Amino acid sequence: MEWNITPGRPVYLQLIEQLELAIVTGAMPAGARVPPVRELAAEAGVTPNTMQRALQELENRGLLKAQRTAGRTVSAGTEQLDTLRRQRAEALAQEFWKQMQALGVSTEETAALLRAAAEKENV
Amino acid sequence: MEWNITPGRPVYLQLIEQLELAIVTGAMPAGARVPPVRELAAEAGVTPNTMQRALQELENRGLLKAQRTAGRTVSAGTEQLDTLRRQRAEALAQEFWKQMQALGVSTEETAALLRAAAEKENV
DNA sequence: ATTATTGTATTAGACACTTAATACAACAAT
DNA sequence: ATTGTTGTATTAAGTGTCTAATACAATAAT
Repeated sequence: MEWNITPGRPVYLQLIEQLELAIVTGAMPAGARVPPVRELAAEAGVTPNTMQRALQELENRGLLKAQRTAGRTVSAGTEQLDTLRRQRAEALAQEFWKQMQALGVSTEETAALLRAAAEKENV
Repeated sequence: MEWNITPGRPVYLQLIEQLELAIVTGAMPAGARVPPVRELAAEAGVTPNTMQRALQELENRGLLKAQRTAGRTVSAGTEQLDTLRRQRAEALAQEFWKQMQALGVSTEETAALLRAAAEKENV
């Protein structure tokens, strides 16, 4: 798994986001075993403590399940993950729209900017 | 000016964002005088120190200009503000598109979600 | 010239985040 | 039964953010 930790925001929050993304997109499918805390921490370049904090938060949200020496697994079902993915997409769209409104960008221009962003991706 | 400071992210960064938004959208037009640090701080419910930090950062970016007892003014020109507004909109679109891609949401569905967000705004 | 306003700087303390280093607890594997 | 793996907890220290209180510096207004 690839990690992208940037300064300026709490690391454990970034870990949570990226882990959740990996889960809802199927990179870590339902039922799959999650690598050990120490391994994930080494990968991400953080302390086991910090990674532990992120994992526990995801466990609180019902996405992961720790079983002592048997390691962690993705406890959420496929349906639940799909719902989460949808919710996340809706929230992103909502937020994006809100910000464009705040900037005073029209509906048409917003659409145009999105098309431009899509084109730009083809690099 | 209305402030919306939420915990979890550095306050001075939120101040910078909201001040910059007010500037590029014309709420604080080019050449306008900016209220004193102490006043802005009281409005936003933060310490003058924190507000000062945000204002100085905006000064570093060339948006504001401090003139001792004459107070601060918006030093950026209208054209510059327009450019900034455009850049910000483009960056937002780019980022939104990137995140939808990461979530595996199709182009059509992205458009649909955006329409839904636009409708929802009519409350 | 004096005064009030405004920007700026300094010091101290509280708090959250993060690292580092260990140690402990549970249990699968052998 | 022993061993190794894994999750969990603890303590200490460093760093950045934020508040609080205060003082200083420059200058517009009078």
